[in-house]
Formats: sequence, C-alpha cells, structure tokens
Amino acid sequence: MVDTALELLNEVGLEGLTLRRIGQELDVRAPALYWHFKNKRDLLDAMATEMLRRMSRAEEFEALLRMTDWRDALAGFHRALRRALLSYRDGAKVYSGTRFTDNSYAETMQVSLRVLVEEGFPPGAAARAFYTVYCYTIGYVIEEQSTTGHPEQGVEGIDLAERERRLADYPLAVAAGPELFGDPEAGFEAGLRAVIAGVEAAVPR
Amino acid sequence: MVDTALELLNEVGLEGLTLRRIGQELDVRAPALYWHFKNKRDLLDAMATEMLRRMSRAEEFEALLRMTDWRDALAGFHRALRRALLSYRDGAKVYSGTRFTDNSYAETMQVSLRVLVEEGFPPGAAARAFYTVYCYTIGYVIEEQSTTGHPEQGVEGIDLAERERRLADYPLAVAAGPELFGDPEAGFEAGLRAVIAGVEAAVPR
DNA sequence: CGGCTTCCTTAACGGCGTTCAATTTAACAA
DNA sequence: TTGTTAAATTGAACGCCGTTAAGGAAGCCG
Repeated sequence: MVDTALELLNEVGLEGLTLRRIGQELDVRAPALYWHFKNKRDLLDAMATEMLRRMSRAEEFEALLRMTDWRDALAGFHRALRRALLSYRDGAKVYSGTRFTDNSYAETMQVSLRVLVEEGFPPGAAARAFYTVYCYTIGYVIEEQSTTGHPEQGVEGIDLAERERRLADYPLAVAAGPELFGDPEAGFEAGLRAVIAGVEAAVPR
Repeated sequence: MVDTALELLNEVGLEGLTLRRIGQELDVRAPALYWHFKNKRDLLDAMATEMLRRMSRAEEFEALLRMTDWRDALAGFHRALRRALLSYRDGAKVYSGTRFTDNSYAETMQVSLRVLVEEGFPPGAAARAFYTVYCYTIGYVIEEQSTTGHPEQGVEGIDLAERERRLADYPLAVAAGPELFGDPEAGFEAGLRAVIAGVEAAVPR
C-alpha cells in the first residue's frame, strides 16, 4: 500500500495524491485506508520511511559500506539520497520534514556514521558533519525538483533566455542562471565536493 | 493582503492558512481574493517573495552590503535568511520551492553575488558558492522547523530521552541526538562555518 | 453453531479551492 | 446632479478533500 502510494506519486504528484485516488489504485474505498493508517500524515511519513529503506537496500548503497575513505562514503551516501529523492515526483517535498514511522532509519544512520567515527571523528562531530551534508542535499533536491517543470500538469520549467531578458538590470543574477539551472547533476557534485571539503576542515584534531 | 496572510501564517500554520480564513482576517469573503491573485499558489509565491523582500530591507541586511570580506557577507546573508524563515511558522516550507512573483529577488541576489565577484570569484563560481550555502540553509531550516513541535496544534517536539531508549541498538544514532536536536542555533553556525570553508577551498585560482 | 478479529463498505460531515453571474462601491465626466 | 465605467466584492454553487461512524462480510476458534 505504501508501495502503491509511491508508484502513484510519480503519476499524479503530491497535489494529486489523494486517499480516494490511492484507494482506486488498490480497488478499495478511501475509508478502508484508515484501517492501516491513522491519517494521511501517517501515510506520508510511511512513504518517506520507505524511500530511505529502499535507498539503503540498493546495491549502490551496499557498496558504500565497504568504503574505507569517509569522504567517499559520505559523498556516496548523499548521491544515493539524491537519486532516491529524484526517483519520485515531489520526492524531496514528501521526504523532508516528515518523521520516520519506525527505527529502520537508525540502522542507516548508524552505518553511515560508523565510517566517520572509525576514521577519527568524535561521535558528535561525525553527526554534525553528516547532518551538514544532509541538509545541503535536501535543500538542493527540493530546489531542483521545483525548478524542473511538469508540463503535462501545467507547470513550466525555467526559460533561461526569457529569464535573461527579464533580469537584464542584474547582470550577476543573469550570469548565475546557466550555472544554477544548467546541469543539475554537475551542480550538485560541485556543491557536494565543497561541503565535504568544508566539514573536513572543521573536524577537531 | 500578503502582509495579512503572513501574519495569519504565524497563528494557524500552513495547514490552517485557508482562503476563507484569510478573507475573514480582511473582512472579506474568500472569492474576493481572486480579484488580486490568480489562485492560492500565486498567493503563496507572493508570500515567499515578500519574505525575501522584508529580509533585504532589514538593517541587519543593510549592514551586509558594507562588509568587505566575502565570508562575513555570505555568512551574514544566510544568518539573515534563517532568521527570516524562522520568523514565520512553516516559513521554510512556504518559502522553499516557490517561484518569486517579481524581480525583487534579483536585486538581492545581485548585491550578494557582487561581494564575491569583487573578491575575485568568477561569476559562475560565485553563483555556485552562493547557491551551495543557500541550499544548506534551506535544508537546515526545513528540518529545524519540522522538529520543533507546535503542541497547541497536537504536534510534539522530539523527546531525546525517549529517542535514546528507542534507538538503544544504534549507539551512534543515539549519540547524534543531542548534537542534532540540542542547540539549533549552534548547529546551524557549525554547519555554516564548514560549508563556507568548503566553498572557499573550491574557488578556482 | 456463536463469538471474535480483520478488513472493508456506505453514507455522511464540514471544509477546501475555485467559478460565475450579479451586485455594490468609488471615481470621474458631463 | 446624474450617468458611465471600472474596480472590488458578493452569494451560491460545484466537485473534491480528509475524516468519522456504524455496520457488514469473510475467516477462524471454541
């Protein structure tokens, strides 16, 4: 049922994800869903939890556990997180700011922090470093998904040429356009490298 | 009217911010709002635009313009952004992923990027550096606001002691608790320092 | 068989964003 | 003062939303 909801999310987006529509997909009336979930908030939380669970089951993620360099592991984790969020329409919006419905996230957190601690981070510093990259990733993907339009639903992407005309008085803002809206993958990587370099400099010795 | 909506946001939160409720505050029926806004999405976009506009009018922000060190200016900008978002209930959720309704944001962007460029950043690198810190800040405040409960509306904050009991099998996750949920201000500052140090290391020479 | 649990149904409630035609209000010209 | 016009608002309605309540069907246990 969470699976169905996640599948449906990709078709209709967060706005279109109603209990009646989910029920329809399951050949069931909307109130039946209340047997399984306290309310819609609960279902969304379960969806977020499942997103992370799936990410941590992917081979892409398993490979991280065998990495010995904490920088690679940290970068790999957040690449995987971004991929996971991007794989659902409005994925970052659904994921961010929800509360996990069980403790499965703690296992993921534990193995991610372990690499840092094994490489000399004090536990608190490891948590801080991890969380800093985590926030960057969440913020990045939220913005990324909100600038990529969904034309079939009337949401346009960003037109760089039109933007340039409109912001002609602000040349630096214009120059930022291609950098920010050009190649999202490259942009994420550039920021990710910087943030990880930053948390390295901040680790207490 | 945007002012009223922003004020109301603090009373009732994003969930409670309905057109009928806004109309009530303005002594007007809900459909009247459609004379001024195409739809609710439009109003929310205008609210986000206004949040940024207010931030860039504050003296706190004016002071940034006279800073000569780009690190101070960048840090100051994002401290101001966080303060601005925190000053509204669900501020980060309302702000993030919306599209500005006019070009007033470009002025703010322009002056923020100028400091970087004057200190030797190529325009593209300046944009990247700025955006990286920006994403961190957005992500941080979204998480911050979603973990601080609103008890009068039935949303509990995080109980660290209960969390510790629940996650007893994951000691590193437990150890992360106080670091992540303890002092949000200090946590933001620590991450901010790290991210800015990181973008400094990434600037092409 | 009868009772218990599990899962689902139908019906309904109040509230939501939005539309539309009709109407009031305000401003200005003759 | 009146008539004209544009700006702003209204009431009524529509379809859809999340959610509640009461009850029914299917399977299992004594």
